[in-house]
Amino acid sequence: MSTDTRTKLLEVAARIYADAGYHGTTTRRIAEEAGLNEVTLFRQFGSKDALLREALEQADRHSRASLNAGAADPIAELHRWARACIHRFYDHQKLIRQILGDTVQRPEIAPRICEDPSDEMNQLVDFLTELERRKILQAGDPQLLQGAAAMLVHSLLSNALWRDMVPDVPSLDECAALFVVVLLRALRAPAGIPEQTTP
Amino acid sequence: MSTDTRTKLLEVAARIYADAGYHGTTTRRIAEEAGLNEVTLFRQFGSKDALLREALEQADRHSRASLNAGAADPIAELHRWARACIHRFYDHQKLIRQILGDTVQRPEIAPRICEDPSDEMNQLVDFLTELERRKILQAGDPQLLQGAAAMLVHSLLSNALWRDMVPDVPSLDECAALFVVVLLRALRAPAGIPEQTTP
DNA sequence: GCCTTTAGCAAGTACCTACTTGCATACATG
DNA sequence: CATGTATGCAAGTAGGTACTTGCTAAAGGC
Repeated sequence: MSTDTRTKLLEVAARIYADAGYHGTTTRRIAEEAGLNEVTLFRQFGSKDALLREALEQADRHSRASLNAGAADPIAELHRWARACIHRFYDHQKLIRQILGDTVQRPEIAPRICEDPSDEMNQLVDFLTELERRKILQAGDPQLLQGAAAMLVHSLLSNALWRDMVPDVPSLDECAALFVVVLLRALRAPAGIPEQTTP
Repeated sequence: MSTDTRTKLLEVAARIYADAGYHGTTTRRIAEEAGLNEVTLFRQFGSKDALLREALEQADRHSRASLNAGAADPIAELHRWARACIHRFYDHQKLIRQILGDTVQRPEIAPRICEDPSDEMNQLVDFLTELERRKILQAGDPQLLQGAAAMLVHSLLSNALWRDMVPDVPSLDECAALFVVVLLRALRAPAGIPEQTTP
C-alpha cells in the first residue's frame, strides 16, 4: 500500500521530470499518471520539491558497466565498456539534460548525478593504469593517461547529450568504437594487440 | 528609441534566461532590469516567447576564434584555439546548459546553439586535414582524424559545462593544453615539432 | 499647431499551480 | 465491533504569471 504508492509516485515523477522539466512536472500530472489522487502525493511527501528531490536521488540507481583489467582481452573489454557507457548516457540523456539545466539556478538538487562522469573517469583511469603497468599501454606520463581518460568520458557523454540535435552523427556504437581507437593511439597501444573487436 | 528599446530587452532577456531559465525569466523581471515598463515589452515583441526566441537567436552572435593552418607555428595555433574555445564555452556555460535542458521539451527553440559544436568541429577538421596534407600529422585514416577532432571539441565543451559541479578539476588552460597533447599523440605529430608552447 | 509614434502608469483579467480542508470509504488489526 | 491507517473526492485558497485595457505624456516630423 504505502510503499507501493511511494514507489509509484517516485518512478512517475522522475519520468515526467525527464520529459517535461521542473515546471512541466505538475503535481496534478504526477498524480494522474500514477493513477492516484493528488492529495496522496502531499500526504506521502509533504511537497512537490521533496518528492522530486527523492525521485532524482533514486533515478540514478542504474547499474554501471564493469571494467575489468583482468579480462582475457582488455582491449575488447574497453570497447565493450565504452559501448555500454554511451548507450547508458543516451538512455538517460533527457534526465541528464534537465538536471544540467536546472542546476544552473538550483545547484543543490541532485548532486548524485554529478558523480556520474567522475565515477566513470575513476573506473577508466584505474583500468588504464593497470594496462600501463602491464606494458600493454605506453603512455609514460600519468597526467597524459588521465587526460586521455577524461577525453574518452567527456566524448561519450557529450556525444550522447548532443546527438539528437546535430545532423549526420554516426551511430552510438560507431562513435564509441572510434573514440576508443583514438584513445589507444594516444596511449601507444602496441600494434600487435588488436585494436578493435567487432561486436 | 524603438531600436534601443528592443536591443535592451533582448540583451536583458538573454542574460536573465541564462541565470534563471525559462520560467525564471518573467516579463516583470525583464522589464525591471531593462528599466522599462512591462507593457513596452509586449508592444515590441507581442509575447514573452517571441522575445525569448529572438533573444536566444542573437545571443549566439559571439565571435569565434580563428584557426589558421597557415600560421607559422600550427601547433601553437591549435593550442591557442583550444584555449579560446574552452574559455568561450565556459563563459557561455549557463546559457548552453539552460538551452540543453529546455530543448528536451521545446526542440524548436534556439536551433542556432546546436551549430556551435558543429562549427568548431568543421573548423578543426579542416585545420587538421591541412596539417595531414603537409605531413605534420600522420593519422593516415580520415575517419580517425574526424574522431579525434570530435573528441577534442566534445572534451572542451563537456569540461566547460561540468567543471563547476565536479570537484578538483584542473584549470581551463591546463585542461585545454592536455587535451591538445592527447590529440596530437593520437594523430602522430612527429616528435620534432614542439607539442606545447606555454602561454 | 497638429498628428504620429513611443513609452509610462495603474488596474486589472484569465489562467495556472502547489497545496489545504472537510468529509467519506475501504481495509487491516486487536 | 472499534480503532487506526491509507486513500479518494470535491471544493476550494493563495500566490504567481503572461498579458490586456484605457488613459496620459513626451518627443519628433510635417
